[in-house]
Amino acid sequence: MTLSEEDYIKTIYHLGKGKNTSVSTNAVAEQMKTKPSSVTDMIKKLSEKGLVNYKKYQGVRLSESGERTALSIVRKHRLWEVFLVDKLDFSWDEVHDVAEQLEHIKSEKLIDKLDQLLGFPKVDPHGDPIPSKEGLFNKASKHLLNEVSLGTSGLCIGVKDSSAPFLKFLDKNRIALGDTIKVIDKEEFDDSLLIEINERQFRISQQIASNLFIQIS
Amino acid sequence: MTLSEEDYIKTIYHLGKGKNTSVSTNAVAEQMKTKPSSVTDMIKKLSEKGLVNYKKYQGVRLSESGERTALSIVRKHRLWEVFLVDKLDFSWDEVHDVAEQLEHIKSEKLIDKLDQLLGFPKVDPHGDPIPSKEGLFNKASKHLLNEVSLGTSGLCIGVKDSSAPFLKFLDKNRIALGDTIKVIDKEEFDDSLLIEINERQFRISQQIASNLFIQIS
DNA sequence: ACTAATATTTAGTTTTGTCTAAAATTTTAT
DNA sequence: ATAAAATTTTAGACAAAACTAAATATTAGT
Repeated sequence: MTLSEEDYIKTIYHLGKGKNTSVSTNAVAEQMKTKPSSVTDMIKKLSEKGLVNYKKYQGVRLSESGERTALSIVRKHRLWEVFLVDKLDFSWDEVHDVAEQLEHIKSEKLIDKLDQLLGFPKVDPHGDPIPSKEGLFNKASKHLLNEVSLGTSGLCIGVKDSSAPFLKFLDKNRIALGDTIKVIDKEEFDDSLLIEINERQFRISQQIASNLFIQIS
Repeated sequence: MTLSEEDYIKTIYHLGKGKNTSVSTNAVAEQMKTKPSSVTDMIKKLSEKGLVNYKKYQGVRLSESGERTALSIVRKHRLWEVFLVDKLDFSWDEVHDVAEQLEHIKSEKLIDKLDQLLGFPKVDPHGDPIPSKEGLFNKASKHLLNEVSLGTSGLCIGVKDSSAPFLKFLDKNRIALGDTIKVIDKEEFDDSLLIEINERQFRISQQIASNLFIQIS
């Protein structure tokens, strides 16, 4: 597998994940900041190698073996992210670019030993689950705060909107990464939430809640 | 810098190191398992970028800036080797191929933090010195046992000949990596050495001595 | 159902790094 | 000193992965 092939496989995986439809050429091109014609070329190649299923004008979908490949790349990416944060004191928002490079290193032993060094983590610093060697997830543990049920509590592990105004809001309201957040009440009328953080209870709008990720333990 | 350019720079560095002559096209080609014509092509490119000095038919030599580049790659390679051995329990002879990949990762912060995690090591697992961020070495501390002066003692850190018979010999004579070796006496007649390891003294031939590396502290 | 808009593919180039074969230069041996 | 051998460079071609422009297929709007 070349570097470029791996990047395509990963992109197709992320775009197709969850949904049960195939991924469009244009979507891949946009995501990878390349041209649709380049995508078509590469998809043909991946198709010949049996990594994707492809019919002209119908989009692509990962094959069994493509899926395995994708999961192995995701596993490497996320383990490296944990390494960067836990061992090298990177902050959770600095890790992506470096992990993007490290995920292409080829050595099974390296990944196994890294996994061990890190204590076999189940999620990465953004709360996304780390696939096992065999390609299995602990069921997804990362949720938007507005989507969890009443009474749920979990660790605040990330934001969807990382714009300055939103981060400033969080700061002002003393909501930080790593805090434990509990959903005390939901208001039907405006979908606002009553939450508890560090013994403090207060209300946040649906808009805020829909931009906060929590990891349910 | 592309991956390939980095590989050429590193090869030219290693072939030219020590000697004060320029490196031949053929030598680079052989080392890199490629053809001389490919080497010529790449050298031209590196020359245009100012990384090497090159005159047709006269071989190459790293420029000031090429040397800096090479040292930065060597630094990364050797730091990663220390990481693999110290943190991931690789053995000293398993690290090379993986480090060869890791040395191309681009992130200054990553290398600085890695250096810190490892406690700012001065030598890699083979006893080769690690250049500082500024490209300076602690003067070479790796020597062949037959080349050190009487009374010198140091850590056994590697072998030149790693063939099975030689390793078996070391095993039989209870010489292992990490042992402290002291040169007690030199015999003029056959250049054999009287050495001391763990309170034991015995004599080894010049041939054995010239295949053992020690690191002088 | 038909046309307009959008999405996708094809055909033909480009760039990077490699190769082979042939030409040019340098070195070695007599 | 000169011919033979070895080394190095040039010229031309190729594969991978990208691009542009043109052609083709699909989808959407009326």
